[in-house]
Amino acid sequence: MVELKTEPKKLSRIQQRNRDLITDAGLNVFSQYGFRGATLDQIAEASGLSKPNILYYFTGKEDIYVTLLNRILDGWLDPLDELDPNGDPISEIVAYVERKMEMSRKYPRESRLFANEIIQGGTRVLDHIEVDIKPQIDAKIAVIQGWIDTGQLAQVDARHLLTSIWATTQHYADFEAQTQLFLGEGDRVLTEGTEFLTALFRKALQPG
Amino acid sequence: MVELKTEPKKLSRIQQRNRDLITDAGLNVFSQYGFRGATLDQIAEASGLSKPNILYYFTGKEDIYVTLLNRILDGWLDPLDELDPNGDPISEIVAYVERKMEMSRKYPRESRLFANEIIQGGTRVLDHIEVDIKPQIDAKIAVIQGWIDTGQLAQVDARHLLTSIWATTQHYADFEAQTQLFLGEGDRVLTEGTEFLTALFRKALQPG
DNA sequence: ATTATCTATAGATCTATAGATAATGC
DNA sequence: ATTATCTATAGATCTATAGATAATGC
Repeated sequence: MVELKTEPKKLSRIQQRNRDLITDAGLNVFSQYGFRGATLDQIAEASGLSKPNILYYFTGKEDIYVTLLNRILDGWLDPLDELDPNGDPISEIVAYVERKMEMSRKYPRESRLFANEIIQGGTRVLDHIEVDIKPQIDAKIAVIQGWIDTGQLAQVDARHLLTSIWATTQHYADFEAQTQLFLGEGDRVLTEGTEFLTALFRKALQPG
Repeated sequence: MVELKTEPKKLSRIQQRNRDLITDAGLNVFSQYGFRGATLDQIAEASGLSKPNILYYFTGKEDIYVTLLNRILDGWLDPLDELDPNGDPISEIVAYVERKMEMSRKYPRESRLFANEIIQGGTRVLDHIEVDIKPQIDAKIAVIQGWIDTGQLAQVDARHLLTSIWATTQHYADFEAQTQLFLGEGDRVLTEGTEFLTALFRKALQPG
């Protein structure tokens, strides 16, 4: 009975707390300035820990960033996972839009960090996405394509459909500074946006 | 006969050429790294000019950035300006979507620089947008609202409609690294995307 | 004993300027 | 004469490390 995997190190309470302080501060700083524009000074300031102390918990700036990215990518799939191949196609897609909007409401910093990373070329995530995430997305696209082929959804391009759902839902988190100016502030905007988008896709996807 | 405005300085050919080299290099660098993450070294390298020489033409990093931002913001309204209140509502909106997609195809760097700026808070543009751009956009929203009120378009929220058009069309430029992975490469993606989006909005906006 | 934190600082990178030199336009 | 460019460098900021000290868990 050989234990092949390395034991996941148990973290003490103080270790866990400080790592949390650092990643939370990193989330604030990286989501606003991107990897290149963020500094350890800002993260130290935001976390309340000293710079050397931060480097006691993480090997460097990139370590914090990659830790955050991986955590965010894992959460990216969750709303899509729930897409039920046996459900009603239009209801399933509308429910997915609602879950994505809920993500924008709950996790705007995560969405912005990811957006920053992709806009800036995505070199640190594309491999991970291609290997671990794309296959699962492709499987879901096949499900949607099946619905289209059997006439349960309008004849649309399934990949561009998914792209447009990502674009519209994440926009409310990523471009908040802009939506605030044109749409106003607060949760109301997200609620209105959800209503608008669900009606839009519901109508556009009606077959026939 | 007093000349109140300051004469717009005529630039010599070499001045014009070097300013162009610098702003083009700045467009490459700022669109990839954002203001904070970009450096004069990178702009110098990309432009082929020395760092001190760049500071002979611009007062500093921010001067280059703001010059670019203002130029980009001016071009942002052009596609919306052409929206004709007397045209067929659905055709007008579809044609606007097509013009915005054309912008994403022709000017992806400009789109990404702007996206970077907004994601990072937009502090350098929000005032300009609010004062000079929002009024014109509000006027166009009134036009769209008129079409909705007279039953020529489906009962949708005009502001969220415009937001969703921005989100979807700009996404193809801003998130190119991601679309490349899921949709493939090249102009074909933009052509398919335009077909998808025009069909989507055409159907969703059909009244009744 | 081990874990956590601090002071001090090395070495690299960044924005910007000073001041000298070269190129260009009358 | 004026415009354009270069060398050299100041002064700030950045990532990261070394080595000492303080706090904590058995």
